[in-house]
Amino acid sequence: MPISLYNSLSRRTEPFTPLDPHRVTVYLCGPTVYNYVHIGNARGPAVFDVLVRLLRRHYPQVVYARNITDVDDKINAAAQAQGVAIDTITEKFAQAYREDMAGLGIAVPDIEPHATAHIAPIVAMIETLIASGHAYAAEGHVLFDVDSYPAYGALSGRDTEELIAGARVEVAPYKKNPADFVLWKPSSPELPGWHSPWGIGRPGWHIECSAMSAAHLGETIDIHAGGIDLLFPHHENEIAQSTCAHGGKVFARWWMHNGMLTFDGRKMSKSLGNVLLVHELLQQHPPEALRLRLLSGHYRQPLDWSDGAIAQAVNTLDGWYRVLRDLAGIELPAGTLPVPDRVEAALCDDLNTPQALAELSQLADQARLEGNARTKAALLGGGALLGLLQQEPEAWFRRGENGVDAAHVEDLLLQRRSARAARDFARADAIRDELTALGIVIEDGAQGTRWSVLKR
RNA sequence: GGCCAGGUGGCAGAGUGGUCAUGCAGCGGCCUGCAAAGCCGCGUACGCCGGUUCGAUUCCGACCUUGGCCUCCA
Repeated sequence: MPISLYNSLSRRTEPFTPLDPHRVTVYLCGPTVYNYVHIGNARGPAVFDVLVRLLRRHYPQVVYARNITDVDDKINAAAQAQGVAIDTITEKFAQAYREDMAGLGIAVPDIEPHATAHIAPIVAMIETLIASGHAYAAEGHVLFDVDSYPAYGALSGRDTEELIAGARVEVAPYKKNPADFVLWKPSSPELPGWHSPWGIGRPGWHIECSAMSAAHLGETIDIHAGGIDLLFPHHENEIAQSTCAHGGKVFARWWMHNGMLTFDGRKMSKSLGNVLLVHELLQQHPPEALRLRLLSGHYRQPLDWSDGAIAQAVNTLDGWYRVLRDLAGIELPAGTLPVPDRVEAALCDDLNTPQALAELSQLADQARLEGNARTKAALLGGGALLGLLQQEPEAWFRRGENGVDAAHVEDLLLQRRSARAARDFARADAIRDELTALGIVIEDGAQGTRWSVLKR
């Protein structure tokens, strides 16, 4: 089944064809590790996780890189504010990031390059740019010469004239063109710095991604992804640097951008202060419901975050897991689960996860109705491609049963069973009330009474 | 000011020139000792105004409106 993906560069959906079908390359701009990430930061990793899962079904090898930016002025500021070493900050939050992503069911990327481990290739790339007339050194800085690259602005659809007119930044006096951006900047002794032909300094943000991408994936990659807010200037600058450093070779063949996650109708961002940390949300809600919510809108659309939306996701998962719980006794043949065509077709159509989820609902209906191995496998297989429905149904229904004494619950249920058998319904209902007070929901079924922990 | 996306039923959220999205919630019925779950049924949604068309939520234009980028940002 062919995959079509929207390409921000051409502004249209195009059939996806990798440069080398034996090695598909994907790069996602990762976090700058100076704090816990918020749920908006997780949207890209979540949707492109599904993309990578899809690609792996189609191609024998997919190399997926998601970087860690561990040199940055915000990191320096955080370290200084807390009076600790830079490494303390970056290691702590890089690890927190990995845990948060794992909590959301996001698979570990093949490569997780760190910027500080790539200073040599960064310096080499800058030297190449200077040698070829695309960059210049000035007052300890090295700047990219935007005028040397006529195609600058092609991705974001703006020209340098407008940029200057609309610029809200003070223009450094050493810049030839106000739109020129920093490749290398000088470091004072208290800041992290590396020796370079331009003195002790550190790399600018944009060049890191260009260098790491080339180091691990090659000069031309298939897909470069990130949030729409990175389209300009970050991705525009990456294109300029990489293309000029690589003799005009195409840098990324597909550019994919996820829409922003909003909260109270505004983009969730640290500067606005309207953030919800993944770290905390994972404690407050079933992680799978967070993932479902992140996938419930098309990746290019804005997605609003709210408690109500999480509650809906929890209810939806309740329904799906209920079906799987009813089918717990049905054995599936060993081996990988089949992926239903309709789910795959939805994802092949520019990663239409809402459509895929609609299909999953249909599959759940079928499984509930037919209750056989085929329909159960289809539901689980479709879920697997989306990274959903992979836990035991009982685990879902008894999540967070902290404080719940399972033996006590079973004992009460036994008593209630006796009461019902004796048609003492008042007693039976009293026991049910007692269980409700404990946060236990029960259901009488053909095979006996089931219990679940009330959703937290 | 420039560039770019949106505005779909109570909520979430796809999609399409003319038959159905889907889910959550709600309502009615069946079932159940009662619940819950399940099953059956229900709701004349496509910002506004024009235009094209036999027919537009879907195409075109204007307008209103929300948001993103132009500065760090997923």
